[in-house]
Amino acid sequence: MARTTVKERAPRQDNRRSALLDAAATHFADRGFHATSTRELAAAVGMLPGSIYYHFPSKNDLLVAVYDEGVRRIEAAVERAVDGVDDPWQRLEVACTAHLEALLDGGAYARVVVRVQPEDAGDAADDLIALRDRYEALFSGLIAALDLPDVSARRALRLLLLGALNWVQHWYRPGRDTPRTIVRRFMGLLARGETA
Amino acid sequence: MARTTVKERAPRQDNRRSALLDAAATHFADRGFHATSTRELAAAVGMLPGSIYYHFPSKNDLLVAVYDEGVRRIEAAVERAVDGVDDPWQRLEVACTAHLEALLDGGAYARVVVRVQPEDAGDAADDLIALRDRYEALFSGLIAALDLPDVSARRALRLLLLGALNWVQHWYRPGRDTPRTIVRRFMGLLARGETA
DNA sequence: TCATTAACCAAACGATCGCTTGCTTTATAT
DNA sequence: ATATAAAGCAAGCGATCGTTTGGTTAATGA
Repeated sequence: MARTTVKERAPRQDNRRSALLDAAATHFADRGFHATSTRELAAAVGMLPGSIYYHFPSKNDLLVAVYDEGVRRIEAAVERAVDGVDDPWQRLEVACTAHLEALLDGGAYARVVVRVQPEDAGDAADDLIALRDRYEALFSGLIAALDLPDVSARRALRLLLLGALNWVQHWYRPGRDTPRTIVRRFMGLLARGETA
Repeated sequence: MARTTVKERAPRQDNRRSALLDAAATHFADRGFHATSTRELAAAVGMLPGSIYYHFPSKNDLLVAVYDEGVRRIEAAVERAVDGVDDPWQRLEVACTAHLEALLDGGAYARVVVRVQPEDAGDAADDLIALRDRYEALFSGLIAALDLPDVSARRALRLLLLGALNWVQHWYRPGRDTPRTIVRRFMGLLARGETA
């Protein structure tokens, strides 16, 4: 029964892994994964290109780390928003607002989740798909609580809403409509279950 | 009054410009603009990389040509679909179906319009934006015919629908729901004007 | 204090990128 | 039949790509 774990020291205070992650998030979100070079990222945090590989084994893995953090933040924002709200339609509306706020006013991490397509990650594409599915399951739960006629209506509502919300970043301009009013307008267009 | 036009010969029959355009459309649609190299395109049509530049001055211009053709095809499909239909909501529904069919079952040209972001084109980004706006204006016209309460409701409906439709390609699987039924389900979720 | 090691730097590797230049083939109009 | 130009080919340009390798520095735990 020999101990296989080696004694490891804690990360240092001047560790710039998180700064690198931030730079990757903003660049991937603003210009796309393939349009961002590792040298740009290194320059953004003031390190040399090769130094990235001390923190991440590849550019793909860096993307996965950013994507993971992005999903985590959206999930957290949505869960925090619905907490304490009872009415199912109200829960859905505040969830949509939180989703949209994370996408628009939130950091770059959330934007990466919507902008970067899983296949861009190459080998790690499945990881991104799994993360995205995990979040959409959270959304499915909120819709399952609604009294909709059948399962296909629930599915359609989920895809309609998520699609419309995720597309907002293509036309959103800060300072005009807020995420809150956008969601109110979208939800106002919906027939809330009283249709056949 | 000298004739400034030079006598030009017609294109040859073995011209492979259209084949090159097709290859660019499928590659840009399936793998993205930056993930596609000019060598891949050349290999797909059986020509050498440098030969591309006989037909197009740059990779960016090639994208603009594909994008332009994509917008043209979607516009044509939508205009053909609404032709002869009178009821405004019916016109909108068949337009959405045509839009979705062009995106999913249609060629790769239409998919490029939704997948590739204008900023990917570099200098020619404004060209792509102008093309996209032109199409959305067509859609705005269809929605203007509806009796919606105000201008913000019209705008919200346009953005909701186009967003949801354009997002479909992220989850669509051929052989399951058809574009027609997807649109019916989406439209079935909407309150058709009778709300405040 | 001092050995350890986290966190880089410095320099380059081969591969691939978009693109250019000069030459060749061949369909076409006359 | 022949001149002309369309539509490439052949070869390589300089730049940039993601990544590796070996050495350096300084924060940290004992």
